[in-house]
Formats: sequence, C-alpha cells, structure tokens
Amino acid sequence: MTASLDIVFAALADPTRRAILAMLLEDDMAVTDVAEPFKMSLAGISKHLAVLSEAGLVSRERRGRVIWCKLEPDALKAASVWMQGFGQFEAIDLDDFERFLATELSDPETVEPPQV
Amino acid sequence: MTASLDIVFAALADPTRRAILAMLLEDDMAVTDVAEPFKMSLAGISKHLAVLSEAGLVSRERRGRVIWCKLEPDALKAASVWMQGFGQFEAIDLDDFERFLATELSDPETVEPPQV
DNA sequence: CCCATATTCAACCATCCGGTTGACGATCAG
DNA sequence: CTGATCGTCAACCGGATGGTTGAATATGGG
Repeated sequence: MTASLDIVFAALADPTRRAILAMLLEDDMAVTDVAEPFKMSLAGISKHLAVLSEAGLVSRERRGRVIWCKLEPDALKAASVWMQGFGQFEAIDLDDFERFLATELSDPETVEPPQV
Repeated sequence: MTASLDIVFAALADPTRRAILAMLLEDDMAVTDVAEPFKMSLAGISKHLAVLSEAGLVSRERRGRVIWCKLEPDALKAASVWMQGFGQFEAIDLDDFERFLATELSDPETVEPPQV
C-alpha cells in the first residue's frame, strides 16, 4: 500500500498540507477542525486531505457524522530512507525539528497556519 | 541560500529528477552526459537541472564549453529534518537505500533510468 | 419526518508543470 | 574565420494542481 515516492514528495511540497500533517502530529482531528485555522474553504481542505490520503500520509475513518483524520507516519519512511542515502545526515535531533516546525509555521510565506 | 521546503520537495517529486540526483551521487557530470541515458530531449533535461539547481540540490559550474553538475546533498538536510520529526525512523541503513535505488530504477514506471 | 451538521462532489477557473521544437549564444578545433 | 559542439532560451501545448462556489449525500437530533 506504499504510495510511490512521486506522490509522497508531491504531497509534501505544499505548505498547507505540511501544516495539516503537523497538526495531526498532535492528535487525530475531524475534517472541520482541520480546516478551522485556515482561510481556505472547507472543500479546499478536503481536497488537500484527499491528496494526503492518496499519498498514504493520512487515513480517514468515518465515525458517525464525523470523519476522523489520523497521521500515518510510516508512509514517510520510504521517502526518508531515500533521502538519507544522500548526505548521511546526523542522527535525528528533535529540537531541530521543533525549531523547524516553529519556523515554518511563523513564516510570513506560510498559509495561515495554526501555531503549534 | 537554503531553498524552501516547498521547492525542495517539489523538486524531489519527479522520477527523472530523482534519477539525475542518483547519477550525480556517483560523480559530477556534464549536462549532455546527464541527458544521455534518458529518452527526453536535452532541453528537457536542462529544465530539470534548472529545477534541481533552484532547489539547491545541484550546482552548475561552467568549465570551458561544458557545464559540470554537482550534487549538493546539504540541500536535503532541512527536508530530512522535517521528515524525521514524524515517525522517528530508525538509523540510516545504507543497504536499505541501495535496495531502494535499485527498486526505483528498475521499476517499469520509471523514466528510462540509468542502472546504478 | 424535518432540519442542521459534516463532508464530499462537480464544474469551473487560473496557473503551473513537463515536455517538445527551433533559434540562439558560447566556446573550442582547425 | 568557419564550423561543430554544448547548453539555454522562447514559444507553444496538453494535462495536472490549487483554489473557488453551489449542489448533493450522509448522519444525527428533536
């Protein structure tokens, strides 16, 4: 069920979608709640979620009226392995990551992101 | 000079461009030589190299008539850090990487790739 | 049953993307 | 100088992408 690198990288190439992934890192969310912090229409967010789902990065499960979105980090593994082959980057530094998230989210370029 | 994650991920989302990066992992190459294994026109490859260059993943240096293309693995670091924040993937396994390269390159979907 | 809520679908639009071809600018070889 | 080689530029094309709005499809609540 592993989506191709094409699709995974393409999914990651959009700041709105990366922001969504970062939100889902915190917790599972309903579509409406995912959409709330963005200026974009709900349908727009729904389409982004479809792209993320297509890439295997997010799964969606209907529970009653609400569809719950869940991060699927394993879908990143193939892409991660591919990238690690270049450069031999040092071991993961979670602080680096936090800093990065913060940077991207507070960046003016960024598309109305939720503050983590 | 670090290109945005948008641009880096977008650059990685194309199999031709990933194949080029894999080739440059071996050694620096002239544009014509990069283009040689592909069915695509030289101009097409030139455009791909421009995208990779824009993303900071490849640098180009003119020496005489020939422009030498060089892999710049550091440009992947930001993207790598971002990805590592999800999932906590285990330490880099170079064998995994080799296998992956081979898989992608031998995949029918792939765009006439050079065998590594 | 009826209505409100949650989400997607469908059509549409502007823009970007990957590819082509043909002309052009540089540089080396004779 | 002339000609071949290396590479990019410009214009063009079809198809994908990111967004919109408005209608349609669940589902749950009174």
